[in-house]
Amino acid sequence: MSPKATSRRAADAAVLYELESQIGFVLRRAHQRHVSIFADCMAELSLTPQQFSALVKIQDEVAVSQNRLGRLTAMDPATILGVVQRLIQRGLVNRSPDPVDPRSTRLTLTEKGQELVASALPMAREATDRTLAHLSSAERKDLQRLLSKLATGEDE
Amino acid sequence: MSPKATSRRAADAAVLYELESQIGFVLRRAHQRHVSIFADCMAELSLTPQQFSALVKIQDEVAVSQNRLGRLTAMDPATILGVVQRLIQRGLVNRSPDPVDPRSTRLTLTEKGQELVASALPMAREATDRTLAHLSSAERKDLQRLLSKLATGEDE
DNA sequence: ATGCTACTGTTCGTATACAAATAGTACGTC
DNA sequence: GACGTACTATTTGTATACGAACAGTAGCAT
Repeated sequence: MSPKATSRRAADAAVLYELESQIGFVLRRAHQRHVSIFADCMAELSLTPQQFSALVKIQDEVAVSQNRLGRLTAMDPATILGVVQRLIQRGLVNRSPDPVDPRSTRLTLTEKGQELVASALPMAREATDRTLAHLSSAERKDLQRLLSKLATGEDE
Repeated sequence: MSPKATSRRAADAAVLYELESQIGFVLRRAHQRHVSIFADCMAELSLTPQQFSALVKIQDEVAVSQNRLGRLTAMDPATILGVVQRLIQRGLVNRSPDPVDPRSTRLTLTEKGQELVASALPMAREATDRTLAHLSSAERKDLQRLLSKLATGEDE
């Protein structure tokens, strides 16, 4: 049986469209695999990539509003809301009213949150390493650059 | 203010961890942007990338079981279930019992489904094009190759 | 025939992701 | 000082994504 026979069939009439080579499909699968690896590396602490991102950014900023945290971590207001709620519920994040703007909330890390971020950092690095395991140093730089261009929609 | 002053702050004690340069973060943002573009291109037909993928694969295979469709489109059984249910509800997909294996279901495209795939194809191509707009032909090939390696976790 | 293993689809619970709409408040202009 | 615009967080609804557990059945070994 020729490869042609297996790859065509009923699609003969239609224009050829190979799902596996579409950028969206490969992007989704690559992301899925990374999330799976991340969950594996972070199993002990049970943090999702989004939760970890939020914790890291709160640490960087010391104190942030919820919406700003969402912008820093690429999550819309409705999404970051849920993420933050779960972090507060686990006692990792503290929420207090903003002293100047009553609309805004002030998010900070609890002591437990700071400790957890510290112990999570090496695990996050391991997730990155395992995701990129089969890529050379040059390939990693290329991928980083190309994905950044894709993500921003700009030229660099 | 030096760039150092803005990039450190309270993270002084901790090891430096730049979220924006982590592969998982960039991967997520790139995927988000593509999904957004796809939704934009497909607004008229209101198909998600996953729904479109499923339709294309059913067309390729003429008839598939639900779980196999999930494997072809990189969705686990619980996820593909919901996707297929919505496609059936919209009258795009037909479900019939498998003649040989009573556990299995036979999914096929309805006439409406076939027509919709045909008109959706150019829109999906446009989504791909717009996502990759800022990349040269060589860069697109590189990205495709690198993402494929990431997705499979293998060397090519 | 019996039994073991693997696979079918399904359900439940949790966690993103985002559009759309909401109430409340800041901030600028006039 | 009123006012429109923009921003704060929140709610609702829909759609993935997936671990875990489930009943039912196929297929194979004995």
